[in-house]
Amino acid sequence: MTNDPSTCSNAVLRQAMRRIGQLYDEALAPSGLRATQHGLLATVRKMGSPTMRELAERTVMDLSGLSHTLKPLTRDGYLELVPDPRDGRVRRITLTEKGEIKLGETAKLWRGAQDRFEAVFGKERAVALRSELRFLTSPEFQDAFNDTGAETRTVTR
Amino acid sequence: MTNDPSTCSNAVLRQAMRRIGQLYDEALAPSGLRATQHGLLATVRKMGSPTMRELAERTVMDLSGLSHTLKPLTRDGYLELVPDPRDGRVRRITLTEKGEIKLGETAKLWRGAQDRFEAVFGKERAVALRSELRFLTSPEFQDAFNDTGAETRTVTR
DNA sequence: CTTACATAGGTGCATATGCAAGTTATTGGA
DNA sequence: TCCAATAACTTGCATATGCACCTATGTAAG
Repeated sequence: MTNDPSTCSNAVLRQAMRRIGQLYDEALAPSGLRATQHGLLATVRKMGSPTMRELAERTVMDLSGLSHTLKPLTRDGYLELVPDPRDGRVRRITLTEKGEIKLGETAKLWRGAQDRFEAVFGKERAVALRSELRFLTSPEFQDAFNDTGAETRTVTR
Repeated sequence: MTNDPSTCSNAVLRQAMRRIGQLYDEALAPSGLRATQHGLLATVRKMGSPTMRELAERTVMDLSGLSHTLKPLTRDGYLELVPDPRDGRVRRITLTEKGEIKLGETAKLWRGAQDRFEAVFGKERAVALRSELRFLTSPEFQDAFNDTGAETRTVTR
C-alpha cells in the first residue's frame, strides 16, 4: 500500500504528541496546570512581556488560537493582558505574581518529567530529536515545503 | 535557565505538530477533509472494520476522544458504527462507499504533501524521524517513563 | 485632513482530545 | 443462577486550536 497511513509524517507526529502530552500532563497534574499551559507561562516568563503576535510566533500558534488558549490562564489570574501605551492595538502578556508562584510550584514537576524523558529516551537522542522537530517549525522548512511542486498547486499565502 | 521551555520535549513536539498539521491540512483542503480525518479514514480502511478500542489503540487516542472525533465523520457519512453481533458492547467502525470514494479523491492530495515532506526533509531523515516518534508511542517507552523515578511519585495506572 | 491599506486582536463556529461518570453487555466465579 | 468485577462505549465538561470575519488603531498617500 503506497498510501499506508502508518507512514504519514503528520499522523505519526500527532500520535507521539498525544502520548508525550499525556505523560507530561500526568506529571504536572498535581499543580492543576496542563503541560500546554505550563509551557505558555514559562515562555511568557522567558520572553518578558511579549505581545500576542510575538508569543504566537514563538509557539508556532495561530494568533486567534492563542487568544482562545490564553483565556483560562487570564481567568485564573496567572497572566494579564496589558494594553501597550505606545500602540493601542497591542496587548502585552504579563506573568502575574500568582503566575510566578505557580511556576515555582511546577518547576520540580516539569523537571521530573523532562529528566525522565531524557533518562528513558537518551539525552543525546532527545537533543537530536528536538533539533529535528525545531527544523520542521523553521520558516525555511515551511517555505521549501510550500515551494516544492508549487507549479501543480494553487499558490497560497 | 535550567527550565528553559525551548528544551521541553512536549512543547517542541506540539509546535512541530501544529506546523506540519497546518501544511497537511492545507494540502488536503480541496477535499474538505482535515489531515486528522483523512488519517482516520485511511487507518480504518487499512484495519478493515476495527472496534473503537482497536482504532483508539492504533492511533494512540483516548477512547472517549476517538468517540468525539468520529462524530463529524459518521455525520457526513464517511464512516458507520455497526454493533457487533457477537458482543453487544462493541461497535465496529466501517468505511462507507462514500468514504472509499473520498479516500480515492484525497489519495493524490495526501501523496503530494507526503512527497513534498520527504523531498524537503529528506527521505532517509523522514524515515528516521518517524521511527523515533513511533518509539515514543510504544508501550515500552511509556512503561519505562512511568517506572523511572517512580519511587518519588504516586504510582498511577 | 481624509481615504485606502496594513496591523493587532477578538469572536463565532467547528474540529480535536482527555478525564470523570454513567450505561449496557460480558464474564468469571460462588 | 446470580452477583461482583470487567470491558466497551457514550456523554458532559473543559482545554486546545485554526479559519473566516469584524473592529479598532496606526500609517502612508494625496
